Amino acid sequence: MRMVEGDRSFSGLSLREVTREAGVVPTAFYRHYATMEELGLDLVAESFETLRRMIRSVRSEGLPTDRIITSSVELLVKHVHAHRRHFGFIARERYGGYASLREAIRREIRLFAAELSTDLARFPLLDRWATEDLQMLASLMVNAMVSIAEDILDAPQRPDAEADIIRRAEKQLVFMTLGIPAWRSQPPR
Amino acid sequence: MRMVEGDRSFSGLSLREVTREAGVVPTAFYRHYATMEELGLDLVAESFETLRRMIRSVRSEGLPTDRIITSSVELLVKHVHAHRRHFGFIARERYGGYASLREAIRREIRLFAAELSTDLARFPLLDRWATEDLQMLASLMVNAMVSIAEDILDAPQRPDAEADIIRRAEKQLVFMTLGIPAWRSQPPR
DNA sequence: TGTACATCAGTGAACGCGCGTTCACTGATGTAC
DNA sequence: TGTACATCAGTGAACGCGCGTTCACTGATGTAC
Repeated sequence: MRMVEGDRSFSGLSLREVTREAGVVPTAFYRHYATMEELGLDLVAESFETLRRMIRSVRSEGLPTDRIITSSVELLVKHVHAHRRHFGFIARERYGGYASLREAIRREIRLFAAELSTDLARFPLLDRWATEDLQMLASLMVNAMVSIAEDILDAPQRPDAEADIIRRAEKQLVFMTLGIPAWRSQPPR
Repeated sequence: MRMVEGDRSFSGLSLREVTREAGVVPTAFYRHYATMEELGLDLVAESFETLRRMIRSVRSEGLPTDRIITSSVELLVKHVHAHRRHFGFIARERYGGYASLREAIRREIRLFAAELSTDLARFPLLDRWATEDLQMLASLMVNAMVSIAEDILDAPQRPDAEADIIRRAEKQLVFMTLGIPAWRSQPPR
């Protein structure tokens, strides 16, 4: 008994399946990668590249402050749908499969949190926060976004299930902003 | 090229590896399970059973309110270390491998969130929150706990890396509680 | 414009291996009378 | 206390299959002169 299509993790994928899918003989694989692991690392880079491109465009456009949360969530959901295969791949390999892929993914996610924390530093109230606290908040938000993406991916494709996820996600992000004025951060010295 | 020991996901594990590890002939497997998937579901149940037992004991003891966060995090970390294999298995199968396992894991996690939200309802300030909002908060906290567990699992085994994770986790949970008084929840009708 | 050569993606046969699963079996332990 | 039988975990040989990787190869495209 072997697993069915959508369920497959990358590390359960064989070199021969890849080449078969590509309409090419198995040995042709070696013209491009020495191992499947190399292919995987390439896919990680590619997946995050598209994501990064989206975020960069959002950042340069500049969302209206009062709609930041809803707009961001909406964008993320749209992006997850547009790049289902990439997001699914990332979700599956985040804790499974090859150690090198896991590390690459963690590194990328940490990078997002770092970028977000410099973005956050520009907001009033947050501009006096200690770096460590900004990172804490950023990683909280990134975690929330990651888990939204994963929920969207795994949700049955019915629109109402998805609407629930989105509503909960927005609530969670709004809720987080409420803690901000109450937080006593050590100002940076 | 095949993956090394710790990296293996359950779905990449062969029936023959399992029986070899068990010191038994491959065909003996069928005396216990019809498929590897069945074994996996059994492992999911077993893993959550130990976790549930821990949580139940915490709940009956009753932590001192002012130390709830630090004590809970400490307990979780201790538990993750004590049951590394179980937690690793859960983390890896949460989004990889068999659909049935993923569903079973999601169900268990959702159950935790539901239980937590009834616990939360007993706190002052939260006792007037709408159910949906309690669920929002509970799932935020469960998510945080899940990601702490995953970080601990994946962290290099140096104690200072772990201390960082713990400190960040505690900050995040404290931060969440700060949003509570500011949240305007629809009271249940 | 024509020729010689390098590059490089893809081919196809072959290999040894671990896999899941079948089948008929063994032999220890428990149960009925 | 002894005998007959059922249960059931584990055995061992055998199967056909897909796998990763090797090797020598082909043939199209680009480059130098």
